[in-house]
Amino acid sequence: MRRTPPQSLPSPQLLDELSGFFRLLSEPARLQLLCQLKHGGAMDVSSLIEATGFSQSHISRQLGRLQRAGLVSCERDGTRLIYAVADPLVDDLCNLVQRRLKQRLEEQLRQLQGV
Amino acid sequence: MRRTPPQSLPSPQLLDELSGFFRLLSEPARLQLLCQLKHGGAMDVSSLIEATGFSQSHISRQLGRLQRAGLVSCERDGTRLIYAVADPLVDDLCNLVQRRLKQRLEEQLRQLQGV
DNA sequence: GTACATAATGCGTGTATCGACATAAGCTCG
DNA sequence: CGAGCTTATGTCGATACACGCATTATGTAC
Repeated sequence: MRRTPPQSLPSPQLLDELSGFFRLLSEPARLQLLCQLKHGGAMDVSSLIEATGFSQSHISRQLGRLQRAGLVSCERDGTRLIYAVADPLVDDLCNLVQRRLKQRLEEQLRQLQGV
Repeated sequence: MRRTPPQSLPSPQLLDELSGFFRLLSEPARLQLLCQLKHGGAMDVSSLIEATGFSQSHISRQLGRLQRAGLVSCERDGTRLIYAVADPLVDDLCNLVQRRLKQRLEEQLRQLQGV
């Protein structure tokens, strides 16, 4: 029963792809957009502008990156574009990390309180 | 059976913490260090220098960040410090993302081949 | 204590990217 | 087709950070 089974090292390309994906989530603005979309189900850009306070150009660029990565999708409704979360993976990742952050804080709290 | 259950929006602080965590993984160098440590079990800094080709100062700084985040731990062996992965979460996250990357590529391949 | 090894930090340069403003491009509907 | 809306893109200043070199700090062993 080994804790770290033998594993080949990832290639530079894979490292780049993995880190590139994580980089998408490394920006509060993008994460906020994703959370807004998850919360609102599907929203048009003007709603996202209002909800986040960012400029239209900024939101458009970030949505473009998220869309190229397949994390959001959009469809047209008359004159506006409606964006929506296209992959549940982001939510899963955030939940995992959030749980870990919580555990860490609880542990620190326990240390401060002494047992 | 709702696909997106109602969920309150994360606070700015939580967004910062989440994105900060993902930012740790958004750099190929740090990801490479983590993979090396997972692969080698526990390594001292000079081994990491040799394995990655990065400068000592760079590796030291990145290990410091990873350690502050609790992702690696180190213990002293005589005159050198031995670092090791301290949290399996990174591996889980990478596996999830990697599987998704693979699925996406397979899908693109299917599109190109028609059916 | 001192010499020596190793790790951490100060500093500089280069690059990426955030975020806004202004402008162009694309769509829709009369 | 053209007016008018919405979205995408060119550009720019500001900021963050990667990465290396040189130096300092820290711990070990004699």
